[in-house]
Amino acid sequence: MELSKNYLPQQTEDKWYAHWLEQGYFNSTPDDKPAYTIVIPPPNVTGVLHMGHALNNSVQDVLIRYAKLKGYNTCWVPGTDHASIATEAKVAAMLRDQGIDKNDLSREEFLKYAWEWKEKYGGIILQQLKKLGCALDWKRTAFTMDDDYYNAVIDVFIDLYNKGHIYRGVKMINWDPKAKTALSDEEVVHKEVNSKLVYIKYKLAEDALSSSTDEVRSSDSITIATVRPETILGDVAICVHPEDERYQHLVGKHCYVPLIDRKIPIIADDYIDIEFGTGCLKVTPAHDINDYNLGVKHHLQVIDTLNEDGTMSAAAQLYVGEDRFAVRKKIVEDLQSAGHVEKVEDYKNQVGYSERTDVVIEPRLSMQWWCNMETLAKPALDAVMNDEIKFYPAKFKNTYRHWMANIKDWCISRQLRWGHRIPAWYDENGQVVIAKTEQEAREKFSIQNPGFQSDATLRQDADVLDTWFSSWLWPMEVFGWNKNKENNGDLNYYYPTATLVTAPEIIFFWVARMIMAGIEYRKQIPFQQVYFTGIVRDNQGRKMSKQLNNSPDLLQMIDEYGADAVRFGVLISSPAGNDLLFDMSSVEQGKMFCNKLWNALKLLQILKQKEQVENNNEAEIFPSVYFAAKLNQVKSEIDEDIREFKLSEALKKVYSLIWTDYCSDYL
RNA sequence: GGGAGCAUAGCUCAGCUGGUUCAGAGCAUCUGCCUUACAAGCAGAGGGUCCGCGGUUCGAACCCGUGUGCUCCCA
Repeated sequence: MELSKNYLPQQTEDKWYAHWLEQGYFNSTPDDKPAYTIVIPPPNVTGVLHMGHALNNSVQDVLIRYAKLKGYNTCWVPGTDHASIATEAKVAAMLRDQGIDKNDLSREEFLKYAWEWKEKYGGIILQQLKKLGCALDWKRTAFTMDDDYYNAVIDVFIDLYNKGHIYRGVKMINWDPKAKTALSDEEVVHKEVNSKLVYIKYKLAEDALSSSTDEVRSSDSITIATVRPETILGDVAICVHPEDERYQHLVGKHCYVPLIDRKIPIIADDYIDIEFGTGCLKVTPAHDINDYNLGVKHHLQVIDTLNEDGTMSAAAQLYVGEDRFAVRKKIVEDLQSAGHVEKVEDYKNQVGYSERTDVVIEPRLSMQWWCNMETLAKPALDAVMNDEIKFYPAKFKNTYRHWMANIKDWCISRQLRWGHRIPAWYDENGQVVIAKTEQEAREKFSIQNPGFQSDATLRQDADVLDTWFSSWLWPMEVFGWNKNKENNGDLNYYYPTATLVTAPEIIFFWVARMIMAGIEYRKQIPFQQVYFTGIVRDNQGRKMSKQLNNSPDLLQMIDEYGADAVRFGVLISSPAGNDLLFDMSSVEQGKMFCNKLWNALKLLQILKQKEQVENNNEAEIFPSVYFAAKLNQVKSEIDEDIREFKLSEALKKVYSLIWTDYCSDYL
């Protein structure tokens, strides 16, 4: 066959991928060989392929193919995550475009749209992974809301509830006013922003005035500093440090909240930072976690001044129905004209944003479902600290230990519809039972409460579970764990999986929780090693993001340069555990490398056609002997590199072996 | 505020337990070549205060201290 002058990946890659699929090379069934298993970090069903996926999946593909080369029975399981909040937002946006308000739809109607959307657009990313050439066992494609998977999640909820790990309670949570749902601590992203620190004077009450000594009598007010002036409407106390001499005489006395003239006490607590602002803190238990804790300690009332959409509630008395940020401006003006503002300073502070909707999070008191993590965390912490599960790079052990040792209860309920609906049932009195079906719930109610009317109306909890409450089962449930726990051939063979390849950003969201779930439910770790890839940045070191528009179009790049070139480009600049600065010149280099291989093949074909010369004199034999030795040496070096996940090093060695040793010297 | 990490050629990075693979690779740059596999190529060249300062040592890019600059994570 006549070979083209240069390598044309477009003509090659699709052809061979189709061939591999047809031959079923990627499909795995248990056999006598040792297993090497990877479960894909399931991309969101809403996802489209970006650089992070390209890196992550190229790494997994290399590991899988290398293990296969080494004689393992390899299995790489694909799938997608239902990504409740991200998907719900997408579907709601689509409906908005059609002039439909999501809130006008019943739950069933909304879910119908959501499933339609999922069938139509969900999983595009899986097709894109094929373009990348990934050796995934497509027969095993899983989805976190498949029927079996759904059941597994619900069963786990019920089980943890029965074990006493899951409970319902009112606590301070992170509220996303756009998505109108609670978020876990991990879903909040802290950003530094420029704010205004407003110093507000609170008029002292009579009891405080009369206690003032001569030197402080000059002041008839007490000043606090805040970046959230709109929250003063929910103030229930002023707090000072017990050893702060400036305010000793005021402790136990009272003052008035400006504009609304609520009389509130002045209390003392050593939580206060004397150095900050004026040393006086306004206490708003409904809208700040620390204030809430103070409130609990000092038995203060809670005034919730916010509605779920971020507007002021009736309890605020003023500005009712107006947005919190509009009110923040307005209230400062009103305070100013009423003479309550002492000064305003520029101030940089950290503000929490929703990871998904990017709106400012409001701390809010609300009734949610919680999962106590302590007993689950203990063995999961040990497994990593004693290297039963190995982290690469090992520095992430520290991060992991810190989080696991200080773990807080996990808020698992979300005020969304797309997801696994919480199996809690309420009767007309608000009593609750946990049951998989309404039928079971009725039985439980009648056992619990002999007077229970069999025709009583039951209402299922409207909330769904946090997405990660389903993905923590991923390494087990993709092998059908829940349906068949004992004689599950696949599960016994493939689990624990070999390597997890993921981003350090989700070490708590996902990695830690999979370890907990694996140990709790399988009595086994879910994977033997975790390789954390770096973050993909552009050549200026900036994180790739939609906002910056610095993320190249991968599919276009694959079309233009070929998947191998793209993979080369991503892997060559990806040192173990460090961020990678992605630059098109590496893809360019990858393309040339493919071309080099192509031309070496062409040369070989030409040589083959020429007459064979007997390789018997030393001059002929020497190059072969030399190259064979070199080849063996590089092979063992590469073994070592891959064992340590130094993939860019390994690739560099292959590159110079082929280019310099093989093409330039040997051929 | 607490923690982790980084700083080596113009750029991206190797450099393990201090010493003959210690100053390296790729890219970029420069010079000369269309040489029948490849100009997406070939042959060659230049390029470094190993961040600053101090210490340990017979010997430091490497170990210790310190300063500076940068990044990430957590609150």
